[in-house]
Amino acid sequence: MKYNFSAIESKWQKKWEDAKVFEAKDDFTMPKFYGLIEFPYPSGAGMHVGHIKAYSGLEVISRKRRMEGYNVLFPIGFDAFGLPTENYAIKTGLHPRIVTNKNIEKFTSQLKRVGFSFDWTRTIDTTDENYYKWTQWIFLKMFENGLAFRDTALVNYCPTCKVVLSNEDSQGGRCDICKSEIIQKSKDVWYLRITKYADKLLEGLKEVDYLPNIKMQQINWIGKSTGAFVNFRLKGIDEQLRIYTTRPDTLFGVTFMVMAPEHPVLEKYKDRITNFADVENYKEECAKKTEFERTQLVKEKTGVKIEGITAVNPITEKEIPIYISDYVMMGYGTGAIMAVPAHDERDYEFAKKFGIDIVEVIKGGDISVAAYTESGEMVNSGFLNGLTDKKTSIEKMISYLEEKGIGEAGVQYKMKEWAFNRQRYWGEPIPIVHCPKCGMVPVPYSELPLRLPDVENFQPGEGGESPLAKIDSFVNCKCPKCNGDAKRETDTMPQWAGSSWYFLRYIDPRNDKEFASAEKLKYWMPVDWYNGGMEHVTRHMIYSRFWYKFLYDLGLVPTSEPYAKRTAQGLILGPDGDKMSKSKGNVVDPNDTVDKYGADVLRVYILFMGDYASAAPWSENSVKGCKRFLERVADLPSIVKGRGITEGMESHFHKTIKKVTTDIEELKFNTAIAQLMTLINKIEEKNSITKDELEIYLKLLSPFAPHLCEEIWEGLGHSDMLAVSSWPSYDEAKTVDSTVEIAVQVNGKVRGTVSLAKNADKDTAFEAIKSDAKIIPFINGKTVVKEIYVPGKIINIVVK
RNA sequence: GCGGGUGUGGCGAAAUUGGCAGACGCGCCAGACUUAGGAUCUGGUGUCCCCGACAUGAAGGUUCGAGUCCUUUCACCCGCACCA
Repeated sequence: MKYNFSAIESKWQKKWEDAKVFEAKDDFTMPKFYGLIEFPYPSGAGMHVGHIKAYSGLEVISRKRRMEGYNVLFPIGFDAFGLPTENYAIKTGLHPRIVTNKNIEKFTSQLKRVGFSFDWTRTIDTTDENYYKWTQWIFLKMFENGLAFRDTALVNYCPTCKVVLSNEDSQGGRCDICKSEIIQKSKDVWYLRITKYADKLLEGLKEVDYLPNIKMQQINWIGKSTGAFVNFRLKGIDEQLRIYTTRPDTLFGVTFMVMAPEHPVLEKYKDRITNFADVENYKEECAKKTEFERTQLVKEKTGVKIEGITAVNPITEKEIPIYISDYVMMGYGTGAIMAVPAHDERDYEFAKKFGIDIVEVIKGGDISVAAYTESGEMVNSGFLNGLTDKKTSIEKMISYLEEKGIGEAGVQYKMKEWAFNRQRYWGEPIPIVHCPKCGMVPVPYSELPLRLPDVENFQPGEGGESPLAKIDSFVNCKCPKCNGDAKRETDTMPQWAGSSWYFLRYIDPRNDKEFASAEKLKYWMPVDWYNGGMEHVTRHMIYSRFWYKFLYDLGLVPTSEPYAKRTAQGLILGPDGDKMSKSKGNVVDPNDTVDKYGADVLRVYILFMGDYASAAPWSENSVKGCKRFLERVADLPSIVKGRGITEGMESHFHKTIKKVTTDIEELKFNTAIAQLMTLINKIEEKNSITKDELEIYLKLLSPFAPHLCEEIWEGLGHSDMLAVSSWPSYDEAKTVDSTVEIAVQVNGKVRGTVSLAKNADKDTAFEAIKSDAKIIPFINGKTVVKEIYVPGKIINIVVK
C-alpha cells in the first residue's frame, strides 16, 4: 500500500525536534557514544547522494546506540572557509559571508529532510568568529611553542589559484582544487612543524582501531626510514658534504656522489667550479620542469659533472667525482647522496651513462648486466668482508662511522613540514604582527578573534599576494610589544585549519572562556567512531591528529589520540558506473529521491545498494525495490493478530535480531536489510503477525526507516517514541531451529537432504538416511569407505 | 617499481569463515486484475546436450568436501612513487 511519506516524514521530524530526543545530554553518569562524521563544505552545488551515504552509516549506529541506552553525541557543522566560495564571490561580487550563509541554509534544509538524528543545537561553522577565535588561539599556542614558523623555501605553488599549497594538497604534482600542474617557487611562507610529531603520529596508530588500509596509507605518508648520515670531505676544501643513506653497509662501493641541482654548496664554491655555466644551465632546465615531469621514472637520467670539486670516500680514502642530477631531490634527506652503482638501480643507470666505475660489494648478481639489490656476502669491503646478514653489516658500519666521527645513525621522514598559509581572503587571519623592531609578535589572546576585514575586492594579488595586503586599515597596526608602527600578517590559514579541531568544539560549542571545558572533554573524548572518505586519510586525519597530540602535550585534552575508530564509506557512482561529476551530468540529487519516494526509501536504498565500504552505481530501479519493501511494511498493521511470539516464528525473530544487531556493528547494512526483507517474506506467507512481533520488527527497521516506523509504532498505541525505546535482545539458543535440514552427500556430491534434530548423534543420522530412497541407489552394491557427519552441517558417505 | 585490494548470474550482491554456491533486491519471462500499465499481485528465472552434467578470472594442489586453504598465473581498481 502506498503511504503518505511526505506528511509522515515532516510530522516526525518536527516531533523529534520538539521532544529534543537527539540532543546529547551533559550527564556524565551515563555511558557515552561520540559518533562523528566529516562535516561538509557547504558548496553552492548543494548536497549529493554521496554526502547522504557518508552520514548514513553512523546515523544508523547512533540511533541504535540511543536505543541501547547510551548518551549519544552525533553532531553536525560546516567547514565553510575555502576557495570555491571565494572564487564564486569574485565572480558574482557577492560577499563570501553571504554566499556561505546561503549555502549553509541550503545544506541544513537538505539534511533535515533526510531525518538525520543530528544534535542541531551544537551546530558549528568554522567561519563564525566565535569559532575561528579558537582556531587562532591554538595557532598562537603553536607559535609560542615553536611549532609555527616562517621560512623561505621552495614551495608548491598553483599558478591558477595563485596560492602556496602544502605537500598534502599537491599530491601527484597537481593542485587539489583546480587540478592544474603546480610549480616550484621560492617563497617566504608559514609552516607548522608537523615532522616533530611524525614519530608520535606513527606510534599512535598502534593504539587505535582504523581500517588496515587507512593505517597503511598514513604509515606510507609519514614515510619513516632508518639509516645513517655520513659526511664526505671535499678534496682541498674545509667542507663536508653530508648525505643520508639507508645502506651504510655499501659504503665501500661508493664511486661517486650526486647532489640536487639546487644544493647550496654549488653557489658557495662557484669560484672553484670551472664549468659553473653548465651547472647553471642544467639548474635552469630543471626549474622549468614541473614536479610531475621531474618524477617520471621512465625518463633517461640526466646530469652534469662538477669540474673543480671532488669528494673523498671516507672509508676507502679514494677521490670520487661529484655530479648534479634531478633524480636527487632537495626536499628529501640532505639533498645529496652517495652513489653505489653496483647495488642501486638509479645509480647504476647513471654510472653506465656517465662511464663511472662500478664496484661490487655484495656477491650474488652480475654487475656487468644490472645492479644487484638483493642481499648476499660482503666483498671488497674491508672489515665487513664475509658478512651475509644485512642488518649486522649496517650496525657494524654505523658503529665504525660513529667511532671515527664521520657519520651517525639517523632517521628520515617523507612527510614534510605543513605549509600553513594561503594568499587568499576567505580564511582565518593569521594573528601575527610584523614589527620592524620586535620581529614577529603574536596578537594578544585578549584581542582574539582577529576579525576578517569587511571588503569588496577579494581578487588575489598577481605576485601571489593576499587580498588582505591591499587593505591599509587592516595591515597598519601597532606592535603589541613596543607599540610602534607595525604591519599585520596578511596571509590566511589554509582550508584544513578549521577542521583540525572541530570535533572538540562540538563538545562545548558555546563556551566563550575556552575551546571546550576540561570536564566535558574528559567525558566525551575520544571520538568513539569516526567515519569519512578515504580522500581525507593523508590530510585532514593526519593534520587533526597532529593538532590533537599538540594539545595533549599541553595537557588540554584528555587522551593521546582523538579517534578511537575510523572507517570509510565507498563512493556512489553515477547510473552509468562512472564517478559522479557535474561535467558528466550523472550527479544524483538526494532531493529528487526524497520528493519522489521519501527520505526513508532513500536511506534504505543507500544502505542496501551494496557493501558500505565499496563503490556502487546508483540504480533508480533498485530505489523502487526499496519503496516496495517499505510499502509492504506499511501494510503490516492490517494483519496484526494476537500477542506474544508465534510458535513457528520464534527462531526467525531471534535470528533476525541477532543478524541486524551484529551486522550494523560491522557496517554490513545491506545484509541487515536483506534479513528484514527475508523476515517480511515469511510473515506475508503466514499472513499474520502479532503485536509483539511487529514491535520487534519496527525497532530493528527504525534506524534505517525511522519515520515510517515511528508512524506505525504510534498507531499501535504507543505514546513514547520509538527513537527512545529499547533495542531488542535475542537468546542465542533460540536463534537455531531444533530440527535442521542437512545435506547428504555421496562422494562429496549432494544427493539429498534429511531433517534431523540439531544435535542428533552419528548413529541416528545414518539410521535416518539408510532408508532414504534418493540415497540408496548411490550406495547400494558399493563398499562404504568412510562416513562423515558434522552435526547441523553435513553428512558425507564415501563409497567405492 | 613498491604497498593494499578486488575478480561469483543479465545487474547490485550474499555465503554461519572448509560443509546444499547465488540469500536479499533489480531486471527478465509467464499469468492475474485492468479501458490502459513504466501500478499492483501470483509463479518462474546460473548454464547446458535438463532422470544428469557443468559452474565462483585461469591452471594446478591439499581435503571425504574448496568461492573460502596452498602454488603458479591473468585482468582490473586504489594509494605511494627517481625517498637515496
